[in-house]
Amino acid sequence: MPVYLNQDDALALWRDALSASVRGDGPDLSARQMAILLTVYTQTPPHTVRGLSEGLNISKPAISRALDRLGQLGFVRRRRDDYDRRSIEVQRTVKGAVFLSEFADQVSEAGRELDSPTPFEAGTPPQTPPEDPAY
Amino acid sequence: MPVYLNQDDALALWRDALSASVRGDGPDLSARQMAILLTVYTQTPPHTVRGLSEGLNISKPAISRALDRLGQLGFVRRRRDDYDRRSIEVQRTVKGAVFLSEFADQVSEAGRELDSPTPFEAGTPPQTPPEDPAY
DNA sequence: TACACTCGATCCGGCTGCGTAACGAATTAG
DNA sequence: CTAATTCGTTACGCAGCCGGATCGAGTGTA
Repeated sequence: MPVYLNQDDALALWRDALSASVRGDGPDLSARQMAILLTVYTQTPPHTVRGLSEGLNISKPAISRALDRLGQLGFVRRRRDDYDRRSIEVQRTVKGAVFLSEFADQVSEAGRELDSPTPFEAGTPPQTPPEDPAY
Repeated sequence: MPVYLNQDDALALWRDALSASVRGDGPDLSARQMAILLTVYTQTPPHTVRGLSEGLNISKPAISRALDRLGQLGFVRRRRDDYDRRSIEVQRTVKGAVFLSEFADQVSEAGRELDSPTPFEAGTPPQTPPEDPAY
C-alpha cells in the first residue's frame, strides 16, 4: 500500500533518519554507495557491475570502487559468474542485511515520530519562510 | 500523524528516492551536507555553526566547510549576529527552498509507489534472503 | 585461427572532505 | 585594563571518490 507524504513530512522524515545515521558511529557511506547497497538488497538478483552502472547512472569504475568499499565493510561479496566468467555477481551478506535492517529501523522510527516532535529536542513550531534570495 | 513503515517499505522508499537523486544531475551533497541543509530548513531558526555542530555531532570546521559548499551552491547564506558579533546565523534562500522542495517531491513519489512497482523497472517479486556471511 | 567485442579492474590526475591545531575577532570575567 | 573564554575560520596533512583511458581475461563470430 502506498504511503502519502506531504513535502514537510517527507523532509522531516529524511532529516530525522539521516541525522540519526550521521550522528551514529556507523560507517559513512556516500550517497552512491548507499544507493548501490540498497539496490543489491531490495531488487531481485542477479546484480552485476554493468547492471548497477546503467541502472544508477554511475560510471563502472565508480561501481567497482564502491564494491571494494562495501566489500571491505563485509556488506557485499563478489562472485564470478560461471556461465560468463567475465561477469561478476554481487551477493548479499548477513552483515549487510544487519546494517540495512538497523538503518530501516531508523527510517521507520523517523516516520513514526512525524507530527509528534521528539521528546528531547525542542518541538517544531511553524516554519518561518525562506529569506530573500542571495543574488 | 505518524507514518508506519515496515522494514521493506522503509528500504524501498529510501532506495527509490536516493536513486532518483543519484541518477539526477543535481549537485552531489554528502550525507553531512544534506543533514545540515535539512536541519536549517526544517528546524526553527536561528542556526549557528556551534548549534549545528553539537546537534549533528559534526566538528565545527566540517560545518564551516559544508556551509562554504552550500553557500556557493546558493542554498544557504551566512549573516553576522548583531548582538554577538562572533556568531553567525545560517539563513535560508529561495534557491535552497526550491532544491529541497524538488527533493521532497522525489521522496513523496517514492512513498506513493510503495507496493506498486514502477512501471518501467521490472516488478519486485519476493526477495531472496541474504547469502551466508563471508567470514 | 584470427579478430572484434564485452566485462570488470586498475591507473592517472584532480577534486573534495575530514580532524587537529592554531588563529583573529569579539565577549566576558576579575 | 588584562586575561580567559567563546565563536567561527583557516592551515595542514591525509584519505576517499571522481571520470576517462587503458588493461587483461573471457566470449562471440567468421
